[in-house]
Amino acid sequence: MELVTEKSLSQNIFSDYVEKPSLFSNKKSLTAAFIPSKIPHRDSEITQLTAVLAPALRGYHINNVFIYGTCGTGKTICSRFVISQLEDMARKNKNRIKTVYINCKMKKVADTEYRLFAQLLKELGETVPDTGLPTDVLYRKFFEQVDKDKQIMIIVLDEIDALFKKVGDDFLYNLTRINTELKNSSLAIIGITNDLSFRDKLDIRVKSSLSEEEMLFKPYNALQLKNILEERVNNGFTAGVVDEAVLNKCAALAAQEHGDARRALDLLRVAGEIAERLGETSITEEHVDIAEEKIDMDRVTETVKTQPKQSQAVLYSILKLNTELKAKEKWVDSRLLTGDIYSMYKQICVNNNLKQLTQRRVSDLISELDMLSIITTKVISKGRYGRTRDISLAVNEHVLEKITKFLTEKFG
DNA sequence: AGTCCACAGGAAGGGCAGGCGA
DNA sequence: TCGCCTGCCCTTCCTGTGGACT
Repeated sequence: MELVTEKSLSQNIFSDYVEKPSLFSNKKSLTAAFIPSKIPHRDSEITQLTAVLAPALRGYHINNVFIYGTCGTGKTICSRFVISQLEDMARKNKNRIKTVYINCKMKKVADTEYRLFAQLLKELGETVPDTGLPTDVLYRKFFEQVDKDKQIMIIVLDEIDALFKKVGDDFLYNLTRINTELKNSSLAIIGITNDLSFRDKLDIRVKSSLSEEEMLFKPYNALQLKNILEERVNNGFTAGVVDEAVLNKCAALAAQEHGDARRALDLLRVAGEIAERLGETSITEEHVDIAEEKIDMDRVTETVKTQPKQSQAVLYSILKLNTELKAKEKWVDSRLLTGDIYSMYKQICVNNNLKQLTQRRVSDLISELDMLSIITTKVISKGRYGRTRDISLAVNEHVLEKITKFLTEKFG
């Protein structure tokens, strides 16, 4: 204790951190949000998108674009890159082009039809209340704002499937229809989705107008991922911190995850953070291993902690039933089924003085947990004994331990 | 071949909180 | 203040269904 006091008198407690050279030179460039000056292995996609958007610089109407591809294949970054280049050129040439980027998955921002239009209006400089106005009023205001001046408006709707799942495709129909009514301006939509089957789920009219141009982003292979990482390493880390073996490992791990570049970057960045915290001067493959586990752990525990109480209670029922089944001899044959989970859930509600929701609602909560990748469910038929969902946990032992501890403290 | 179970999951609508305009 | 609108969470009612059993 005395030692600390002595040290703090002579030296600031943060001085070690400040004085020690950092492994990072520009940590920002190791995040998915960073737009690099060069995007490897996406030349043809960038060329294609540029060709679609270029007529805007001559004041011509441009086609709607529909971009799809799995997670981390560069859809967002390429779109943002091309858009930013277009903005630059428009500024130089004094073209009237307005671009808006919106992520439809952002909670409380654009996850409903109302919020999407409220956000669009905000981007156009008009603020509307978070709730209270009829949707058609928002449509009208949006229409007026777009058509106020002669301009070309490009709206990038990222993760468009998330909004579609919640509210259907009416908003897309309305957005694409607005274009035919505009007198001065022209509106183009770039829809981006990770869901490869999304296009087929759309109404035929929406499908044909949204996918005037279509682009598919293929997953990166390990070699391409390595190139991408190399590009970022030069920017983000101080020289000599990352060796080739580490890059190979991050690339290989991410390649297993459907060629997800975001995953590769996360692994590298978190490995760097771990190494720095441990006071090491370079990143090793072991740091990458720890990073892999940490990323999964953080994602799941954070998700669980931020779930509403009812959803947590349902998850706790699943965990508890899972432990009980495991404790029994023949747990291998046993399954976690909706009915059993609902019985357990009711018991937990009684014990915790929690309002009991109906089975219908609990069924939806189970689906939501599935969507969050905390559990996986499969609809099975047991013939004479009905149809139900076979539920299993989708997290590893370490994560399971952590969330069980958290939920037991809350409900146990 | 027909029955029937135990749900899945769609549709409609209730109740609530919050905001707007008259 | 009131009527009307929204999103959100939830219930109620309903139809659909795969396959073991009869």
